[in-house]
Amino acid sequence: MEKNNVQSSCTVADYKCKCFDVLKPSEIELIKNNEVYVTYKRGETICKQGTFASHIVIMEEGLAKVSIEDCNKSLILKIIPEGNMIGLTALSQTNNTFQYSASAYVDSKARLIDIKIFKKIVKQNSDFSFELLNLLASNSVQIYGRFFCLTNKQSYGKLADIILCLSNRVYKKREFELLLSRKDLAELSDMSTENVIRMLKKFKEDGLIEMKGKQFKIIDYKNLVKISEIG
Amino acid sequence: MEKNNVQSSCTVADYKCKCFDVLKPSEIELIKNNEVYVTYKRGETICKQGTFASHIVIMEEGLAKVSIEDCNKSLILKIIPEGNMIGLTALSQTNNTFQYSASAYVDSKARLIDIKIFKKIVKQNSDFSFELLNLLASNSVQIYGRFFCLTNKQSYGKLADIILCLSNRVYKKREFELLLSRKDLAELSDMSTENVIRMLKKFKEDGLIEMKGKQFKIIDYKNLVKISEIG
DNA sequence: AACAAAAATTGATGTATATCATGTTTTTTA
DNA sequence: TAAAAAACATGATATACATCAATTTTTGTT
Repeated sequence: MEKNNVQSSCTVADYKCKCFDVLKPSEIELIKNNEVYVTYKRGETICKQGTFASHIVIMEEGLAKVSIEDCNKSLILKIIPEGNMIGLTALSQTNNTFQYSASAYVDSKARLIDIKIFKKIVKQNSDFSFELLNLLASNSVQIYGRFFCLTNKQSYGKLADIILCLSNRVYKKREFELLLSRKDLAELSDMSTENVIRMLKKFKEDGLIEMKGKQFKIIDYKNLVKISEIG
Repeated sequence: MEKNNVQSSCTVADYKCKCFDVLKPSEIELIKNNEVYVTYKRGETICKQGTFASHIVIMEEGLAKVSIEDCNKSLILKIIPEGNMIGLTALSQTNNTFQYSASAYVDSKARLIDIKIFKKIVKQNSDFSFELLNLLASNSVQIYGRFFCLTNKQSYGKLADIILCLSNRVYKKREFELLLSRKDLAELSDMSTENVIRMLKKFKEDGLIEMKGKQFKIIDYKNLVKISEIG
């Protein structure tokens, strides 16, 4: 029997949006006149939940995290790599505020497009809105997967997920310099920092990974995948 | 200070989609020729995760639940009341399969529209696709809220959420006949059936609710809301 | 280089909640 | 209407993790 659908708590968007390819020259021009480029330092806020969404954000360089907050608690929804967008949910007429916060994981650069112009083009260009529809659908599915994992898997599996995600999607290598702190990993896998440390130690003892300072290496990829799947 | 954003694990869609209002007569005609109406008994599968998505489902009567599965585990994503759609994520070109399963909570009736026709109209009518974009965005935000609650709140708060949700969104009364079993409630609030029973007992002892058989009554609405908020 | 601040680590303790076991009540079915 | 099955209920037990406290290491700053 074939595997039905393997879920992962990884949410680095993998969908390449082709929406800008379908724009007419006049629309490209219109956007050009209504956009700005901004740089962000690691940790800086890109958008803040609850504030008015005056623009759509497109990550040009770097990496951002998107999270929702309530009182002192927070939850990372997804990680935004280069080429992906933040703030599409604010397109909804009923909600002109950001539904989540975003901040830079590393020094980053973003392109901000005026939301009114963006909306205007969405309304007039059905190819454009179709592409966005696809993007939003693909995003949703990915977050469903993360949702499933964080509520069903236990620490060992959740952390394996994140390690694999970083290796496959972000660094695209089996060996890499891990720029994220233990606290970042904890936030990503929705567990305590202490627990992350204990689990990493266990992974190391079990010969799944190697760590020297910030240098990170996946030794037993297959078993890591297995752990991620079992949970 | 104002409350920023109160999250709820409730996911009965509250967004009324006006997408069918923006169709041209010819498009309405086209859909009419490519749709069927189907009835489902309580518990029956409406769509199955992993199978080819040949249609978009619109709930005409009744109530459905949408969940994702992996091995023996499952997670309810949202509840679909009358007038809402299932299967929009299958619009994505890269994914022609259902990303989740749906089944009827009560005897229900649905309208099935051929996905090719649906897609065709999305591509040609930007008002239509804009409305769908809004719908998908609104759906996402709602699921984010549920995601947040199920990962952050504890049993007491999660169950309060579901009770309030049922009262406000489904039955639209403070007193109602609860058609869902304890097991259903457990699934909805992502906890064990035994725990639901214990928590309901506690709610009753604390004078928050009253229960006689299937008859359910919210006594102390304010405090229930408070519990839901605190977690 | 010296210091402060932050991050990483380790062990001990506490707790929310799942799981198991068993019994009772309600519903369904034959 | 009796029998079977499902739902409901409750107490006992187990456990995965969070939380707390204390120590060491790394990083950043003057």
